Amino acid sequence: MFKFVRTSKDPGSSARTGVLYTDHGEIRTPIFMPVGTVGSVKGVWHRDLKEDINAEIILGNTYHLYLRPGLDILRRAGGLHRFENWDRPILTDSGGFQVFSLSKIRKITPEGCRFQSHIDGSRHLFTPENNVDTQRIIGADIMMALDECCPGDADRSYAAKSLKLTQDWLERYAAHFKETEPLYGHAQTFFPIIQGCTYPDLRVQAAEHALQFSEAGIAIGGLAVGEPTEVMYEMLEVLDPVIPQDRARYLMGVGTPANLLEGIARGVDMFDCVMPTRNGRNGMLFTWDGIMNMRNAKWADDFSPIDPKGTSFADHSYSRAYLHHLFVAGEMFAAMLASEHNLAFYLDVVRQARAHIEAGDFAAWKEDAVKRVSQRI
RNA sequence: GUGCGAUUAGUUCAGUUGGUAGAGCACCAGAUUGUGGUUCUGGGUGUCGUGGGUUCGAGCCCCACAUCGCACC
Repeated sequence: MFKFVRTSKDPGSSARTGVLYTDHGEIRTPIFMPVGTVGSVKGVWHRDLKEDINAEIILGNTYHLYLRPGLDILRRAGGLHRFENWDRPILTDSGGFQVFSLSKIRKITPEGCRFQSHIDGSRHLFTPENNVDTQRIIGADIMMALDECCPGDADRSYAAKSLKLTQDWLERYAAHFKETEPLYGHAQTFFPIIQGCTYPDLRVQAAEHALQFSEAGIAIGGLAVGEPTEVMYEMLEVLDPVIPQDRARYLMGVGTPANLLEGIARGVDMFDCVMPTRNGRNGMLFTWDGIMNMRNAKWADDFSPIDPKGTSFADHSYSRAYLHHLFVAGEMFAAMLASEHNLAFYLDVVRQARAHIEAGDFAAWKEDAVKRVSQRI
């Protein structure tokens, strides 16, 4: 069963709370979804994702999982949930973005996208139809439509042409979704993706088209891909009144803690981003007091806790000096601690946002929170 | 003891016919938005072993010394 219910709304902004129901449990929105591309949130135990970080849903990636371990293994494993031993919801990206960002050699045609594996150079074809089949085999609760991610600086003619392709693919994707069944006993839904680059009229047209295929949720793609942040916010403002209140809105691939708060203020319910984990692995920590680069020499003798305001085990168990040392020494434990902290912080951000929306003072709280989380310390 | 070679950035080294020095790594910063455990950008941090000499000018040529390495007595 799939359903999104809005449960409260902030009087001073478009922010709202809600619940997305899935066969693997409820997801309270706004939510941040940790990215687990190849069937693992890099460096983080599933136990910690649940008990320490409080992740309610994680991602997987169709492009990566299709290439490795491959569909045969995933099917024989009984789907991704059983394979990686995660019994909460999973969302899989279609791989359209990876074809755009990873594959040097690719060709996009009306049929689908041909690309060469970044692993071994082998040639593959993703079509809307086989992309549905692949995500059925992976078994994600929420599947993402196959789209073409348009660069942020694309001209209007390219953006319109690209959008048309995405829309054709969406229609084929939806048709094949209808013709196929889940393989593992739990329901699956899919989110269509709104493209249209930075052109408001294209975005609105894209939304109206995509909404025809939306069951419980809809995604906003093609943002945070090179355009100025303010333009991204403008696009969200354009889409907010177009999307009905009973659809979960997923802003793909975003972003910084400030991006989350500004997105929530503009009616976004779901986010995912590699930033807390990728940047965490490279020493960047996000906190309520601002952003820290743990590689900086100034932390070498700071023996205070990693984050006194943090909610994770790592925050209170180890010092900044120790974490700095681990980063300088290239220890993988550094990446583990930073990932745990950052994910717990991102989940704390959306949790506190939910509380302030329910309390009705989100808009005012957000202004201050954005300033705090954006500064560098 | 003798001969030969070496000595330049934190480190390993490059340095043209003599014109006050560069690279990799390390280090110090910055970037990173639907993840290739990355990648990219910027920064040179120096008594050229020491002391003399030649020269308008020496990392480079000459002398002495020091230290290290190799070979031979």
